[in-house]
Amino acid sequence: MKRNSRLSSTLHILVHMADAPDRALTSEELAGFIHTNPVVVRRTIAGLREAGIVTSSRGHGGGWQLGRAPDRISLAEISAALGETLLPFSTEPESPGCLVEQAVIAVLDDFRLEAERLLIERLSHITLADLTADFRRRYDLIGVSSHAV
Amino acid sequence: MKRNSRLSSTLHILVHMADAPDRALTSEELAGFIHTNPVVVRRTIAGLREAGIVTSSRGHGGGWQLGRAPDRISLAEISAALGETLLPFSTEPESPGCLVEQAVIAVLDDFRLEAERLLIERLSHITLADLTADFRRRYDLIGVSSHAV
DNA sequence: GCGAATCGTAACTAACTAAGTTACATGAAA
DNA sequence: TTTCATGTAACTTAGTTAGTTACGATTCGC
Repeated sequence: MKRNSRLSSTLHILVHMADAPDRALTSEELAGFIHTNPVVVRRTIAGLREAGIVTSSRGHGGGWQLGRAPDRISLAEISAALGETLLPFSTEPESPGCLVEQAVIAVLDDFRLEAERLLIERLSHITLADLTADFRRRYDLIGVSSHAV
Repeated sequence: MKRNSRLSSTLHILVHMADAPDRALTSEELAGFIHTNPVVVRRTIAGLREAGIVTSSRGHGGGWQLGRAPDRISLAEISAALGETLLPFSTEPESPGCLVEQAVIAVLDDFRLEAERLLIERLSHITLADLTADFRRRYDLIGVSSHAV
């Protein structure tokens, strides 16, 4: 798994889970989809379990499943559950007392607040169901074109 | 300079430059403002010079000055000149041929395109002059309150 | 109950990124 | 010509995150 691809990798995993709703997928299987290690998968999606997006079960036949229907899981929730900010630029004071820095931070924090609101708003309108629908469309297209050849 | 604070540090530097329009500030001085090394400063704002946001002169009495009036320098330009994306999540394919991944990437890239457009639009309405105005307001407030004590 | 399968998690290692540093060539001014 | 400054390459250091190993806890099938 490359750097900064946790959101993309997690969505990849979740769509595979949505595509096999009748059984639990193991960390091993999920890791295969994104070419990484089962432990990395467990670590990455641990936060999704706490958010109710997925459930996990131990022991023989255990693994991971979606916690609710794909059309009730938004990318905004997934992103939040991953615990990463969309806008990672820092506004930590490094020169406390410098009025120039205070002005800069004030403006940047305002911008960040407004920007995050906008981004989350947009992500909340995209659901896992939209992703699976897009996947199935591609799948059907390939199927048709294979038949045509 | 902390990690992920290049935008904030650069703005800090630029406001100081706007506040001393009559003379060139050396990398050494600028480095002092953000508690780092002169070479780091030169490296960081090299891109701003190419964008015409600042000018640099060598030799005795040399240093850095704004390339044009603060009210004609927007945060959007500065951010772009720094060469960092505001939304650093990756959408590089890691499993070419996987239709699930293709669907995920397509949706994320759409989102990124729209999001970046929005962010840049907003940043283009904030200028260096706004930052210096905010700074001066704070400066005057402190002055008043010092007098009051 | 026993053994196999699976998650949960801690601890460690490896790889990567970005800042910090040193060094020196280039250029401009006194 | 000396001094002060940028430009830039090369290297070092620090911090972050993925990857790995190990092992305990839990669950199912037999």
